[in-house]
Amino acid sequence: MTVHPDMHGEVAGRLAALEQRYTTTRRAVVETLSRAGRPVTIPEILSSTPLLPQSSAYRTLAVLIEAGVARRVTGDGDHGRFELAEELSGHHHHLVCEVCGTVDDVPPSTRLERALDEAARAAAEDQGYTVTGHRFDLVGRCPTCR
Amino acid sequence: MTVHPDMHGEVAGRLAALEQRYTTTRRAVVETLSRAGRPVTIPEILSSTPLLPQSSAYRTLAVLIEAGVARRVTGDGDHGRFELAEELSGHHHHLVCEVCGTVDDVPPSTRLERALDEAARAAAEDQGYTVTGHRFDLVGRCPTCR
DNA sequence: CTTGTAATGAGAACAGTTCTCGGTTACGGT
DNA sequence: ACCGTAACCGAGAACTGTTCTCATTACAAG
Repeated sequence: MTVHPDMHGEVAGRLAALEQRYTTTRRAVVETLSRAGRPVTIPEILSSTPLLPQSSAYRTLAVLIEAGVARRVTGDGDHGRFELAEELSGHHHHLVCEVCGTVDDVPPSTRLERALDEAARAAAEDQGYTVTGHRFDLVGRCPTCR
Repeated sequence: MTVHPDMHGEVAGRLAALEQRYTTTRRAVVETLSRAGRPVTIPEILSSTPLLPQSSAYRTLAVLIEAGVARRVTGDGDHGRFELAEELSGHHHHLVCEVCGTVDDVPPSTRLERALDEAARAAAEDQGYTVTGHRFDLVGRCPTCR
């Protein structure tokens, strides 16, 4: 799932730009996000990162988000979900299971992207918005819940 | 914003199917959702529906969602947002302001819908999902926040 | 090694949402 | 119209995901 050739170096740089260190804890969280390859919740991060206190997980993610390393994904369930920024993981969309709430990544197609961009421009101009990005989620049932 | 010819009748029917009544309070909330024409938060619902207690607003929305009359929209801000089900309001997408969090409705184009459906099918089948719908949100800045 | 500053961990605090419960209202049968 | 039953409502307590506080620890620079 690693798209960026030197992920940790890039992360370190972005943190350094804010005068923040790339510590063991932060590296572990980035490692977890990278390995997951899909948006994960705090409980998931905690269970796959031993000895990580909950408060540190939240704080670390806040720092990573501020540094542009991670971002929060709006999900349906009780917990928020987090993933690496697209500069690190590559642009993609999400498959959301409407039963269990799990979210998987799915690569975009150029044809789809073109249609999305076009729609964005047209729709936005009508209502005076400046469009900076988009979210496209497919909703359905995952193999397990089907 | 009313797409369905007999909205209140339809709502009453869906509630009746669950042996629930279409009371004044519920009618008022449906009226508010319909008039808003965009996903609204609980505070917004309360301020445009005088004498509605907060607890009733939450409970009413839970009932309406269970009856398939309303649905919860995943937003970025602190508060959840609610809108009428698409069977009542028509299929549409959202313009999300990344500054103030406001969400506006935007009508879909047939060209875009076709591209989305096609992409949905292809992408989902790869991962064993059954796709039942999609969400397409445009993120940007509204006229006020720009 | 010393020192200053950032980072950490545990728990308190906070906010949105849900639940509880007594009282009220509305529908269905007689 | 009356009554009984069940749904509904309002106020506030309770719950839960997230954020904040602060004393302590670890790190980088000199």
